[in-house]
Amino acid sequence: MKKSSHQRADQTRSRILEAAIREFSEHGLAGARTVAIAQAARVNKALLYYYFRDKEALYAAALEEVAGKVAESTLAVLDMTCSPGERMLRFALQHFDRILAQQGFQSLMQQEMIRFREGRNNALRILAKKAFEPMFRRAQTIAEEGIRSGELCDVDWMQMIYAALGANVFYFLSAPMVRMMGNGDPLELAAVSARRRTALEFLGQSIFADRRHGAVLARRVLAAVPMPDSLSPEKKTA
Amino acid sequence: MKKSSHQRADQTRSRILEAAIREFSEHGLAGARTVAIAQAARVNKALLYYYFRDKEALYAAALEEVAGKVAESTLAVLDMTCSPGERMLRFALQHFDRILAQQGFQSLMQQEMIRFREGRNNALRILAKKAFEPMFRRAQTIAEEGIRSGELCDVDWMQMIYAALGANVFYFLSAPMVRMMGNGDPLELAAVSARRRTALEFLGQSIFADRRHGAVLARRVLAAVPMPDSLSPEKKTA
DNA sequence: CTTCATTAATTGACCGGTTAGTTAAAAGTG
DNA sequence: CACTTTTAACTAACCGGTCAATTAATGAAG
Repeated sequence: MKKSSHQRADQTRSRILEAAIREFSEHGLAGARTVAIAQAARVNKALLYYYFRDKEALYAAALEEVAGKVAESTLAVLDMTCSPGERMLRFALQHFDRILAQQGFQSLMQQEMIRFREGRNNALRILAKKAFEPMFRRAQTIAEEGIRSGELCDVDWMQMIYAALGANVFYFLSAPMVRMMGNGDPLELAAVSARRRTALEFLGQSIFADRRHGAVLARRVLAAVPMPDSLSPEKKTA
Repeated sequence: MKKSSHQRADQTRSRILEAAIREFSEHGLAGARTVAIAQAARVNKALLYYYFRDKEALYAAALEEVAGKVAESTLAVLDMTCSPGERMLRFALQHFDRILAQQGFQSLMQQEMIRFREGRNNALRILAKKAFEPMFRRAQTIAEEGIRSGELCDVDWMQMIYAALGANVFYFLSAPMVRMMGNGDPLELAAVSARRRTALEFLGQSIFADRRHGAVLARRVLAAVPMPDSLSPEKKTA
């Protein structure tokens, strides 16, 4: 903690965290096996308990790690210097790309949201404070700003966010189902790329007061932000 | 099976199934406890294994039960006799209402979609064949019909579905998070009612070629379909 | 209508395997 | 020395699943 001398420690710690994120995101809190995490981190099981109190603390730490990364990259986009409408589009696109690149993160968050219904005192609070609250607050002001300036449609700002992010979440959430229906694999590079474009163009059509302006902006943003090439970035170690 | 004599048996069976849906939807397959299911069904644990081979079979049966109900009610809406655009709006609205009324079902499905990433041979196939495939196929023809007739925007039909359903899913998925952020409870009657209206009006604005027409239609559908009064229908037995 | 055997539904007690978490000692490392 | 990591055994609890025994319904015979 104090000295930066023993970097080896921090390194293993983050290796454990990384493995934990993977394991938890694939199997859930209950389904995850501590031995599996230890093995994946190439570490003895006992070492998990050297760095973390128990399984749940490790889970919380994993969530916090995730939340931090998400908040950081998202806020960077939301604070860009361009019109509110364009920032909204970039926000949606970055959201899409993040889910694509880090499906484990997404899975973790969704599971935690579902888990919340249990009423348990859980780690959702961390995510809320550290990632979602500042993100939502910032997005709200942007949307309101855009509406006031007449660039965006005059609808509830929250609805814009739901529209922008909901389609993304739903696309990846339903992907396994859609694939099983035989209409091709929605996670294939070509399909993802097409969906990415379509989703953004649709958003341009739907949240802007002037549809033509929205379309132009969407095309510009798409040209400016290339899709992350790392498809299926979570290594398959099966 | 043959005779309708032993109704008591079927009754307990469905009581078990009901309890299983609840338990699985709240805790996932791994997190669910068979004793908890038995207790909730007011039944001895061994009886679960009298009716179902094992935990996983019970899980599959629960999924199938859910899938059946969903498919039935959804297809009824999709086969109504009105314009494609109106059917699309009614489809989205019914989707919203279903999630609202049966959040356990929704939770179960989402978990199963997440679980699918594990690669396990799981029960998602049941959901795909029994509920989603006919639903999507029907929705596709409706969307394409609407586009051809010029009533709907000329965008990818899949995108319309993502837009229509994604916002709903995301709203309820993010509800615990939003509540935690202190901006009021999104699951409160007033908030849900407002969201329901806003979401449908937004859809009217975004998927119709003529926004005015979409707005009129959305208002008409909203007036025709009252919100189910049963808010928080899953009893709290804590 | 009773009797009684047969079958279905239900139970309480129990078993064996799994898993989170512990311990203590030793060895590696800066 | 102080910190990190391994090893390997150990426990205590938990949990899915089984089984023999019990109770409730059914139906046929007297």
